[in-house]
Amino acid sequence: MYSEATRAALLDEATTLFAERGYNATSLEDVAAATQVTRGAVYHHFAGKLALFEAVLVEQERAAMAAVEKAATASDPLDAAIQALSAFLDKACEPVYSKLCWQEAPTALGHQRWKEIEEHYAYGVVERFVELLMETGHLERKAQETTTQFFFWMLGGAGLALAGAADADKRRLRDEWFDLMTRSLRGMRP
Amino acid sequence: MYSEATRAALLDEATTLFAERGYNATSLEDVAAATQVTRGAVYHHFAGKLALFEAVLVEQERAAMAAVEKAATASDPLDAAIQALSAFLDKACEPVYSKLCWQEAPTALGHQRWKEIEEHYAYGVVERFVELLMETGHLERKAQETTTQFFFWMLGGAGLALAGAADADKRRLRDEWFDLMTRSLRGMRP
DNA sequence: TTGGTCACATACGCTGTGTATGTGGTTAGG
DNA sequence: CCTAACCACATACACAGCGTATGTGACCAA
Repeated sequence: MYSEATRAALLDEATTLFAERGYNATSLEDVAAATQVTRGAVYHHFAGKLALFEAVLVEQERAAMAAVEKAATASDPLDAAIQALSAFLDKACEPVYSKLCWQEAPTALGHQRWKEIEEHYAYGVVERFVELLMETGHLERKAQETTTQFFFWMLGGAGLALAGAADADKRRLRDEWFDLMTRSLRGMRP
Repeated sequence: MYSEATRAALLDEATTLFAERGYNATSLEDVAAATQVTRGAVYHHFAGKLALFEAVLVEQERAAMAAVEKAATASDPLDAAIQALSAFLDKACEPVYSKLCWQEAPTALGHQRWKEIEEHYAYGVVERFVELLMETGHLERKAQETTTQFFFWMLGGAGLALAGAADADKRRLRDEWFDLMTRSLRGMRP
């Protein structure tokens, strides 16, 4: 069964190329060549360039959110949220993840489709935490949707900032973002 | 002197089309046809598709930031910042501005070039306000760069949220974002 | 009146996507 | 064990859209 291996190899090479050169600057020919197959193989496994990118993206999101959920072990919702935040910032320090999910994804898919996918992953996770924090009185119970968008978007800003930063700065920037977000959270207590 | 008029008409039609259909879905043929000229005219006035979009974008940014600066009349830095914020949110309620500057621009130009342009406009304005607020003790004086990015990004989130919202919800969402941002600012006092 | 320039139009080549069809190897059925 | 079907991929072609090179009429300028 060569099929699965080829598909996995295509996904892998596509992940690297999309992250390195960006979506537009990467042709399916490039991906095929890197995998040592032809474009025919790509179209056999994926409906098109967009579908290939979506597959790459979904895998990144899935892995990242799994890491986040795994980290949030505390029983206190606020502690759990902070653990999750911390885990996310760690993830965001990996340039491939940040670049693909926060830079390339909106570019490639258009904002509409991008947000649809996010609903199932990052955005959905933020949504659950915000809800929990409101229920337990750590956040004022109002404008829930907007509050979720607010924090979701902050995470994206942090992700992008970390994605673009030099390795030497990452630790410091990570901590600065962490501090800003927790402070901002504090400003929103009832 | 037809030249200036043609250029202005091209810019105008391009603004509409890029905002309505997005950058990728708008061909230069579309823009030329809408202006009732040929693609030749487009290439006479602009170096290419990207240059045309940049011209459209810069005009939007210029107008928006002019409106923001004009609104910030208070002598107290915090009051002025809040006036500026309020003016920005008003601007963001205009779908053409929000869509072009916050959705299409990163898509079209790539993140790198987009941020370069923003430095001169929105980001630059936020930077000055943050600096002022830190100098006058309204914001804790640390992580200035990250704090700027934080607020800049927050404004982007608000812009996008408002860009995508139904007209009926805009007023409410505008106020919710305003509230969240001022609260978040409060959490960052020394 | 003629040479030059400006403001476009026309024509062509190239890249990249998607699709339709071809092909070798493997497997299932008689 | 032979053949027919199918799977996994390759090849070939059509077409859109960008950019560029060249053509053209109008309008001066000497």
